[in-house]
Amino acid sequence: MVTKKVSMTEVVEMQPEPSERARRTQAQLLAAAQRVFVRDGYLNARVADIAAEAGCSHGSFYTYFRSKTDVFRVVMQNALERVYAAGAMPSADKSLSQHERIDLANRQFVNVYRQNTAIMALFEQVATIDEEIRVLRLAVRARAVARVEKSIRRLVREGRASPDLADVHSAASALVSMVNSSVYFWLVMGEEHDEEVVVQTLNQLWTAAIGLSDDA
Amino acid sequence: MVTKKVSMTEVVEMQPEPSERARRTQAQLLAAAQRVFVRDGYLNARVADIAAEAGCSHGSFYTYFRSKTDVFRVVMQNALERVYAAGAMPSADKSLSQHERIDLANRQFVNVYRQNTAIMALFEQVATIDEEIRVLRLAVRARAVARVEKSIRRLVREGRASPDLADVHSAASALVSMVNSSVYFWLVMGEEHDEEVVVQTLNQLWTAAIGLSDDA
Amino acid sequence: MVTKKVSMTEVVEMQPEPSERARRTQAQLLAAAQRVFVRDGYLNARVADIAAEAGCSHGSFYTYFRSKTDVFRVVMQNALERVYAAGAMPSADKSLSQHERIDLANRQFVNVYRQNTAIMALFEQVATIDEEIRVLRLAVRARAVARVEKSIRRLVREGRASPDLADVHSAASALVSMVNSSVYFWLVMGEEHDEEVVVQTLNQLWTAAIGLSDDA
Amino acid sequence: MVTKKVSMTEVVEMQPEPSERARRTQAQLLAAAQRVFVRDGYLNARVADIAAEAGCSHGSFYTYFRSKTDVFRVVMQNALERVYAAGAMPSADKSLSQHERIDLANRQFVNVYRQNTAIMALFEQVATIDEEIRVLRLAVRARAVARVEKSIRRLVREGRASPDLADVHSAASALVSMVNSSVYFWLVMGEEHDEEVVVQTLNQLWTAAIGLSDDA
DNA sequence: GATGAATGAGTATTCATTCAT
DNA sequence: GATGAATGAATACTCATTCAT
Repeated sequence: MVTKKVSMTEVVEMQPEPSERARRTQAQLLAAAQRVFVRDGYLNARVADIAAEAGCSHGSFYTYFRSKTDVFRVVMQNALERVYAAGAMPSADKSLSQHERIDLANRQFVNVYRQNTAIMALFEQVATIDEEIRVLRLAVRARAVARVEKSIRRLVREGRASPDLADVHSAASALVSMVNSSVYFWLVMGEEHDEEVVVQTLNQLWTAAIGLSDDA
Repeated sequence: MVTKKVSMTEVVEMQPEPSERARRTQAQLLAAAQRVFVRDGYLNARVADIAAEAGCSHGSFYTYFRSKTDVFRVVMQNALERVYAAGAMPSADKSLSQHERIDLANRQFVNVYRQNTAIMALFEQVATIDEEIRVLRLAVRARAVARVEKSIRRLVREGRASPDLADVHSAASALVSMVNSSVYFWLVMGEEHDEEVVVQTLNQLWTAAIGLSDDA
Repeated sequence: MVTKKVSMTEVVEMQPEPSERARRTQAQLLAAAQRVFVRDGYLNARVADIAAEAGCSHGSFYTYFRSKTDVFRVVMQNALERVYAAGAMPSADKSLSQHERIDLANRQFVNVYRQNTAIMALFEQVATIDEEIRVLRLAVRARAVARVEKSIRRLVREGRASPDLADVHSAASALVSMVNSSVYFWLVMGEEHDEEVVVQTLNQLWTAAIGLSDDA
Repeated sequence: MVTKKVSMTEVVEMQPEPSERARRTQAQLLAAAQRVFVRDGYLNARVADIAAEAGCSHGSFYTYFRSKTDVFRVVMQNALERVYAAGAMPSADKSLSQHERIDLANRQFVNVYRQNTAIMALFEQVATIDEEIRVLRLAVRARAVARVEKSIRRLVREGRASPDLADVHSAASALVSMVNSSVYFWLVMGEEHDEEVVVQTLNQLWTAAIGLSDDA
């Protein structure tokens, strides 16, 4: 019987620690799921294919995941974590000018997006289909907007960005839309663009839009 | 595929009735399809429901449309035409300043989008699913970008916008992304925003981004 | 579109009259279902088998029935109607004595039951499994009890049955239980009995139980 | 199959622990099975649930039982033994009249049935599904019939019951059907009845049916 | 043209049972 | 003995599309 008492050592027992073998199977399933989703798209992916790709039985899938939708969410969350870990703080380098920071941020975003284009395509697609992923999509975006908003507020405070911005939150939201959607149409939807031009355009519009002073 | 061209002579022929009847059935089917797509979404919409909604037999559907995807394309094209007719040239009024024109354009875009939110949601969703709709999506976007690009070039030529814009096409593309994606996240994805704030923010960022001179 | 107006001629249009072909297919499906249920039992019967037995496609089944449970209910109701039509009023013949009537009723019940043993077995089985069939089972029983109750009351009124019966309804209920259950254990459960002995025992116990006077 | 016999020597052996532990596990499994069967019904009960309820691993179940059907049989036999132990001989009291004995027997049957309604419902249900349980059902019934038959024969011999009963075995069978089925429809199938009325009706019909003399 | 009946491919999910550790 | 991971058979149901009247 599952121990209900919770002590420091027993907390983990609520879900008895998965065996090594279990961990491996689940990992294989997860990796397989990502491959199949990327390969076939969310709608065409079949649970049977995922199991086959993972080299385990059809039934084993359900030992670890409730449904196709369920794995997708896990795959997506894992992927987003990787993307976010990769796209971590560029501003760490104190020697950079604000222009350089914006440039770096945009370049990194483009890089990470390109390395995860298939996943991001999936993300945008399923956000239009699955309620839970829609919520996740909004949360991811909200995080980005908050970061940008904070950054703009700091610049305004320091007198390096336009004090006329009527609504900083809204502005941050629009700028995030601009960057994200531009890259989406380019990498996912297949609009033709040159990477360098895209980055520099985004840099320039962003900078001008918030009225960033030149000497920063 | 639906025959679009109806020759003058056919109309005048001795048996115009079947043609008339056919036209009506097709129109009913089309209207029904739009309602069903809006109501149930693209994936959940069933051909049987469309036929039922149109008040005709299940089989008749295939007299006029090759497939579910096929009707969707026609529905979408019709809808986009209506949207574009509604969002037609705001710049006709010569008395408006450029700032006013941008404001008007943004307001009209928001209005039209809001009146057609369900359709636009469908459009964005299916563009991630169906190849042909993806192409249509890109074409619609290209038209908008071209219009904006032309407008910016004119302003630059007239010395009223920043001559430093490195790549006007790319800038136009990014600005269209900004406006479209902002409204999408607000109206379709359900992000909370105030309409007036959205419009004014878009106005402000757009204006600043292209360096529009104040005295316009 | 289905005409909503209800006139004498149109009443039937609410569910547009099934075509001859449809009627035939449905009848085949129904007959096939009964055969499969009888052959394989309720739990083992598969929709695929029913369709195959009916000589139509798997999908056609669902044109006419919502589910396996659904057909079962229709099969059962049809069967019960046949059983009840067969077991119709024995008392029509005025020349019979009450003892003869009871004997006739029991003989007819046994006959009908034997001719429909498989169906009755199904009925009792599924009544323990499916809520709706349980309700049907109770309704069928209630009808029988009511008939018996009425008969006993008449006999009591006529002074030909014991006036001491404390609760006629309850007595009728118990007698119906006795007859039904006896035949069930014999024909369905496979208890060994001789038909003539069964009938005469039931006659005798029934008669004695209600204190039916001899000279009737 | 479960080993029922445990030799004395095994108990005294040097390793009595595993045997003790095994006994406990099996007992837990058995108790758990009964709870799960009662809670979920035979068809919905899952081996996994039984193991979980018993607080042991899914696999351990198969150390003690061959299959789900197998546990059910053991559970059922245990339950019936308890029911029969509870419903043991009422006639022990020599001071009771025969009418009182019948009344007592019926009351006790009703009491035991009510205290084990869920089990009895299961018994009747599975007797229609599982061959072995059907045989057990018939055996249980045969025992009851034999007891009644013996009792009636004694009464007839003593001149206290009708000597006209054509076939005492058959009569006993029908009376057992009456009592059992009446209580089944009341307690299991949910037919509305008052307990006192049920018992008295059964008493009265039973007594009258066998022509039990009043002065007994 | 209209009808609507027939078709059948396509797939997620459950759960009893086995078996390696 | 105990564990719990792996297995895979088994099956209902949907719906786009076709086609005989």
